[in-house]
Amino acid sequence: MNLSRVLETHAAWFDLLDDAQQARVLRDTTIADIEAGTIIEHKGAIASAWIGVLDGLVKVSVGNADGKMASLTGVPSGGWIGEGSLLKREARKYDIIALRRSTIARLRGDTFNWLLDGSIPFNRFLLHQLNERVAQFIGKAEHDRLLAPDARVARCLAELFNPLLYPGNSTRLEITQEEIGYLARMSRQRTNQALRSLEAAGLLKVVYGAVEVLDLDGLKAFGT
DNA sequence: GCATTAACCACCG
DNA sequence: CGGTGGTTAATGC
Repeated sequence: MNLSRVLETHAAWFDLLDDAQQARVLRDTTIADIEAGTIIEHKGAIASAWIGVLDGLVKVSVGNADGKMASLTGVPSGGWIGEGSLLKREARKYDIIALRRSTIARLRGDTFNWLLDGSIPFNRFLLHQLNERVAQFIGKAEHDRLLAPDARVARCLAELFNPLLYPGNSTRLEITQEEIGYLARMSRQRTNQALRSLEAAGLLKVVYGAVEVLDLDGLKAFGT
């Protein structure tokens, strides 16, 4: 498959660029298929690329010395992440890890910065994305404190279907219940219980190794 | 009561 | 077979 077409369909910002900019992006973007569990970016490494999830699912997480791990957010296909460390030219603060077999694009960091210098639409896109992320994290902090476990799972799943951050996704998401548990900060057993309750409410369907969302608005509003 | 960890075991691909 | 998920028992808040 050709790169230009892939970016047109999996990078909402690509269409905003002029011909010369698109040409340079095509030249400076690499694509790789990676296995589940691959660490795409290591905490502590100097950021040198903007990361696009063309297919699959990735998580942003940190671990501590005791082996405890906190998953901070999931990023499904259509998502572009890692601009924070790129903008500040600093070391990555989190690990980026593939939750399943994924196709990952890397746009060279200097090209990313060149787009920032030369394209107002690109800046607008980033501003918009950052704004949406802030809203998502504020919401996460809120429901993390206020909502019951079933509703926390509902919101976490709804986040992964955010049409502004991850446009053009289907209703099916391949993710294990254990990983949903990490994202919602609860045990696998409790996550399983929550999923069954959401299924009983007709909001989603639980299938082996995946969930299928039936009612996204219902998920967002669950428990309120 | 409710959630968590740990352990088993069955099922799926 | 390895990964996933249902279940249960022990323990903690």
